[in-house]
Amino acid sequence: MLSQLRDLDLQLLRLFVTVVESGGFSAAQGELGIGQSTISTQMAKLETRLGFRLCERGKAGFRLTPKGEQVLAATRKLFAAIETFKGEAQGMADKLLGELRIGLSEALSDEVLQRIGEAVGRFRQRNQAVQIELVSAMPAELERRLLQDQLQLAIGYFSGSQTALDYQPLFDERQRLYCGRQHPLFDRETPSADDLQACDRVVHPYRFIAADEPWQGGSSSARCEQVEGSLAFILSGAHLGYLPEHIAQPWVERGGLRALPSKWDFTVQFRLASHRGHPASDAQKAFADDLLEAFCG
Amino acid sequence: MLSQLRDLDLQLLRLFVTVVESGGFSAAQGELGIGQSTISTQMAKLETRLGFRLCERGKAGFRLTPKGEQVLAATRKLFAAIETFKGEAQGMADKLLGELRIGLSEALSDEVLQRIGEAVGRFRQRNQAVQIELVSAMPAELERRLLQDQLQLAIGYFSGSQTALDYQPLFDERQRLYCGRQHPLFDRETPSADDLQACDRVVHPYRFIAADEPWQGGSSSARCEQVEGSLAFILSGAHLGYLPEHIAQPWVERGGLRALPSKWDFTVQFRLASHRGHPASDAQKAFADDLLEAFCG
DNA sequence: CTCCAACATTGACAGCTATCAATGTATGGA
DNA sequence: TCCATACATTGATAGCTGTCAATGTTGGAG
Repeated sequence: MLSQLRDLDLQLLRLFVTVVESGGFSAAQGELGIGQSTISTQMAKLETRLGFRLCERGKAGFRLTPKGEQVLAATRKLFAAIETFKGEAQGMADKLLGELRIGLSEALSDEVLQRIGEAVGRFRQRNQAVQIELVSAMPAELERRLLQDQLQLAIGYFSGSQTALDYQPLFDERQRLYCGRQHPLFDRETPSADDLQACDRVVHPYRFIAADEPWQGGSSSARCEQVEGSLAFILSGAHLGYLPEHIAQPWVERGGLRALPSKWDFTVQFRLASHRGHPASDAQKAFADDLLEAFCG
Repeated sequence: MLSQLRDLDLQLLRLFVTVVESGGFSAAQGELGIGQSTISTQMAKLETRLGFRLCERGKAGFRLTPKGEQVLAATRKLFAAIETFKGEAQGMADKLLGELRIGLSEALSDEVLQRIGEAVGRFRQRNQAVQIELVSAMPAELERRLLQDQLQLAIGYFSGSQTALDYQPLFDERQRLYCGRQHPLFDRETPSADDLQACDRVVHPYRFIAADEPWQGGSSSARCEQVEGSLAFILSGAHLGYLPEHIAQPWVERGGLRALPSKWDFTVQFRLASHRGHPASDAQKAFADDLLEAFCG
C-alpha cells in the first residue's frame, strides 16, 4: 500500500496494456510471447507497486477495476508522452543544430549574393534548426576571426597563405584597371605601358595580392582597403586603380569611368575558408556543401 | 546510428540530467553515488542508443552539444509527464472510484431524506469520483436487486430474514393506527379492542412484518404495498390501517385522519442492507460509514 | 618537452530478475 | 457433484546488466 512506483517500470505498464487489450492473462500469452505464470507474477508486481488492484480475473471473466480503468488511461497518456520524446530524439539524430557564423567579404556582386542566397535556401530545406549569422568584414579580419573560431566559414579573396585555414575555390572575380573622367588617360585611345608608368595609383593593402596584378607600375599616394574608397580615388581623376568589373560597370555606362585595355585585367579567386583545427560541425559541413553546390554545381 | 532507443531506459536519462546538473562526469560521482567509469559507460550507452553525441568532455571542460541541449529539454518534459503519471497513480491509491447504486424505500420522511443528503455530502468530501445512483422501490424489490448485485446498498424496512443480506440498523419509524373522517371510530373517544375487531383493515403485504403489529385483528378486504395506497384506503373511511406518523400528520391536522390510541402504535426499524456475497468496494464501505454516521453518529 | 586531470576502455563479478515448469486454488457450468 | 478453465504460487535457473578496479588515452597547462 505504501510502496510507490519508484522506478516506474515501463515494461510492466506495457504488459498491463497488452493484457487489457488481449482481454485476459492467458489470452495475452501469445501476444506477449511469455508464459501465463510470468504474466501473473508481473501483474501482481505492478499491483503491489501501485498499491491497488488493477483488474478482477477468474473464471467469471476479465475486467478492469475502476482504478484499473484510470491507470489504463493514465498509462496511455504516458506512452504518448514517451512516443513524443522518442520522436523528438529520433528526429534529432539527423538534425542540424547549433549556430553558424559566416563571414562575407565586402563588395560582392549581385550574382554572388544571389548564389549565397541560393545556398541558404538549400540549407534551410534540410532538417535543421540552425542559427545563421552573416558577418561582413575585410579579408584579414575574416581570417583572424576564423582562427579564433568566431567564424566557422568565410567567403573572400584571401592571401591563401594561412596554413591553419582550409580554402576551397568558389568563383572568380574579374578585376580591371580603371581611370576617371578627369584623368589624362581617359581620352587616350590606346595608352601604352609607358603612359601608365607615369600615373599615380590606388593601392589595396589587403584586397589583392600584389603578385597577381599585371600592372605593378606607377607611384602611389593613395591607399584604401575597401572598394568604395578605391572607387572614390579613381573617380577623382588623380589615380588609376583596379576595381571589380561589376562595381565599375554602372560608372562606365554613365561615362564616369573608363576601363583600360584588357591586357591589364586579372582575376582573383574567391574562396571558402574554414579552420582546419576545430572539427566542422554537421551544420558547417552541410552549409559548405550547399555553398559549393550553389557556386560550382 | 540506426539503433533507436527501444525501451527508453529512464535510468540513463536520469543519469544524463544529473551529469549535466553536476557539470561533468567526475563531478557527478558524488551525486550519483557511483564511480566515474560507470558514468562513462552509461553515457556512452545512452549516446549509442540515441545515435548521436550528447556532450563534449575533456580537459577543456564539459559542455552539451546542441543536440544534447535539445535532448535535455525533451528529457525534462518527459520527466514532467512521468511525474504527472505518478501523481495520478498515487492519488488514485486511496481514491474511491466506480459507481454506487443505492436503493431507497418509498415514503421516507423529510428528516430521513435530510440525513441521506448529509451522508452524500459527507461522501462527496472524500477523495472520490464515484457515480452515485439512487433508486426508489419497494422493499422486496430492493432486496431482490441487492441479491442480483444491481444495487450495492439499500435503505428500507426489511423482513430481515434474508441470510444472504447484511442488515445494519439506521433509524426507527413510528407507525400508528389511523381511521378516516368517515369511519365509525372517528368520533369514538376511546375505542376498545372489541370496537377495532369489528373493523375492516388495510393489509401491507410487504411493508410490515405481521408479527410486529400490536393490532392484528379485524378482517381485511384491502391490500396495498405502498403507503399512498394505504392512505387512500384509510381516507375512504372504510378501513383502518397503519401509517408512518410523518405521512399521516398533515391529514390529522386538516381533520381528515385520526390516530387511534397509542397503545396500538409500534415502530419499524429501517436498516441499511447489503449483499454479503460480493465483497464491498471501498466506495461502498465508505458510503455505508457515512450513512451510519449521519443517522447514528 | 613533461605532467596531470578528466574521461574511455576493459575484464570480472555479483546481484537481480524475468522466465518457466510444476503445482495449487477457485469458480462457473454440466 | 465433478470437471474444465483461468489464474496464483513457488522454486529453480539462466541471462542480463550495473558496478568496480585497473589501465589506457587525450588534451591542456606549465
